[in-house]
Amino acid sequence: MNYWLMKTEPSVYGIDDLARSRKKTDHWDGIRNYQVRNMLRDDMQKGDLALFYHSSCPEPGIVGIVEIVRQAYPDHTAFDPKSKYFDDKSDPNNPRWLMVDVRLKKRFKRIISLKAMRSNPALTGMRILAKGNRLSITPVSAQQWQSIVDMLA
DNA sequence: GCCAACGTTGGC
DNA sequence: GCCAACGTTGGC
Repeated sequence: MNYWLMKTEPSVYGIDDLARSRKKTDHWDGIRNYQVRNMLRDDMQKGDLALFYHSSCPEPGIVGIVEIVRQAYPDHTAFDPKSKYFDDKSDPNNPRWLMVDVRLKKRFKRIISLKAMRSNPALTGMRILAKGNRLSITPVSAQQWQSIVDMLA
């Protein structure tokens, strides 16, 4: 059982969208980075938990918790020429890109802002806080996870 | 809108 | 395989 942090732009797809979807479950498409794909494929398991992070918005930060409810499977948007995630080099017989399904578990009453995270010494070393980090999904240690949960209190 | 940082591409 | 050029990300 692993912990993760998953980034998304709320103007594209935010926690409100997930909350509105059927059974509060949706697929996480559009991953087009090999490092992230490999983590998804090799390390992410059904039952894992992830922090839901809003980026590129007025107040970046963690807004909730999701559970991985389906392991990695082909990202169909790569095969759709009308999708902005279309990739003509992804062969349906040997898909290049993968996605998982997530279910909303908890929606925080207030955001744990990026600012608050930076000012918490227990979170030093979190990948999301590292300079130049560009991965949309990053691993979170059990200790970091607990520190985040503690910040809710 | 700026810009630092990093990934990807493609010529050689 | 190197590396310059380009594209993207994301906080500010």
